[in-house]
Amino acid sequence: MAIKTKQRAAPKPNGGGKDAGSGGRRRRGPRQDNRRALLLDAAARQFGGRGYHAVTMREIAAGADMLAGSVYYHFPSKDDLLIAVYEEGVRRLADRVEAAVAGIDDPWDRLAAACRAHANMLLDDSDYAQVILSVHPADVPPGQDQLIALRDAYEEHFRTMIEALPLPPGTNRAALRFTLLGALNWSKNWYRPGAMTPAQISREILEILRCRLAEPAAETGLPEPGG
Amino acid sequence: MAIKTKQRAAPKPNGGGKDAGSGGRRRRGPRQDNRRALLLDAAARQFGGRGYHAVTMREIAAGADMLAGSVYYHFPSKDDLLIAVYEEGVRRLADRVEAAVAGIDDPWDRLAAACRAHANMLLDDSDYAQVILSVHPADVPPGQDQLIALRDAYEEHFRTMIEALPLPPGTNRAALRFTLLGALNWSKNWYRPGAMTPAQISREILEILRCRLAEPAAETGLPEPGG
DNA sequence: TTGAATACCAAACAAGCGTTTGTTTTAATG
DNA sequence: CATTAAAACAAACGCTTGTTTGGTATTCAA
Repeated sequence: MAIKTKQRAAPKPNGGGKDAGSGGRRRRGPRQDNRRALLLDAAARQFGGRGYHAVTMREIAAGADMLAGSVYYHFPSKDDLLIAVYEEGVRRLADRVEAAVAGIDDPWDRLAAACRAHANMLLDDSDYAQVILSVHPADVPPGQDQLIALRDAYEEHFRTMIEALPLPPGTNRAALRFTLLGALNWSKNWYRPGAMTPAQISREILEILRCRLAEPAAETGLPEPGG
Repeated sequence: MAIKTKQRAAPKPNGGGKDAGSGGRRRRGPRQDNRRALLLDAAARQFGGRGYHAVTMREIAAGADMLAGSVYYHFPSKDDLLIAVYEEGVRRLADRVEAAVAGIDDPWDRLAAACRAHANMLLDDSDYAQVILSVHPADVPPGQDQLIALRDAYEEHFRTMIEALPLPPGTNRAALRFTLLGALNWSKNWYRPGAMTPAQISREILEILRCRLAEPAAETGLPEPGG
């Protein structure tokens, strides 16, 4: 860390409308060659792979072919940059999961599709997803509550899906949810690209949990409508 | 970080024997008021709670009522301090788990006892256990392989116990192990002291996994021979 | 009691940190 | 083309970092 002064709230060139508001000052939207997204990607890659405190602003900037100071045109601080990455990560996870379950009615098939999408994002595709898991919310004291709320909002999707499962009365659905998400998220610690695929991992885990709880009806064979 | 010079390999006052070896130099063992253990505890608390990079040598030293420079009498670098904490953490986890399963013969009861001991260490007792989970081995490049080997050695205990379970042929025991440990370890992310106890958490998780796999024989009621 | 090894302090060191500042380049607008 | 805001540079700022150094108590064996 460094200087404690926190005076100007950064340019914030991005902000919905492009009107000038009261005062008549001319405003212009972001340029076409805006590299904010590229910067966010670079930050996601570094944060996700090595954690918040291990990554420097200079490394992030270099990942987007910039200098450290230039980052502050887009984000007022390192904390805010992480929060932005985190928000984007939750958004992408949620979008992919929602897209994966769209059109599926059977509760177990819905959950299976969601788990596969989650595992795919986590293990293969996205640096953003890894940020959600490898960054401790306490790393950013001012934004701690915000990060926790974002993660909870995402997990709420799974709560809903597990709520919809036909289970024997008295089943501890909260424990089931924690077990499922814990097993999925922890797989990042032992996943190796050569061995099981993300789809196989999510299927195995769900298979282990499904057994005693499911109704005798539905079979496992759903037609794999994703990656 | 700072200076890259790595010349003297630190005093290392601790080292088994107290003989002088060849050369005739007089040696003495550690003093009675040696505070190395206290220092290790302080480091464990800080590393476990906030991660490696978020903790400074000055904070660790202050936790043991020392100054930063004094730490270097006991440990040659911050990296080595973490490795020492990690080793101690694995040792404590392994000891507690071995003590918990001692005298239990039934494979499922053994696993249940081990899980309860693991959860107790993780969620309540030990700062050392949290280090194993909250510190990314990649945080310490020179000691990365060592940390991974230590963690693997601990998980080997669970591999053995799961190997001994009477399960239907063809059961994916590796997936079962990963699911179990993942769910247990992830519980640190949602555990709140008011709600479920560590013992309840470990029992619920194991209960969910046990269902389809167990032989019809043994019941859940084991006499709770631990904490 | 002496003397050497242990254990720590106090103060500094250079490097790296997040951030700020003033200026320059670039793209879009009229 | 002239103007203006957007976007980035270049260079520093003050502070913190892990680590080093020389000195000083404290302990323990002889």
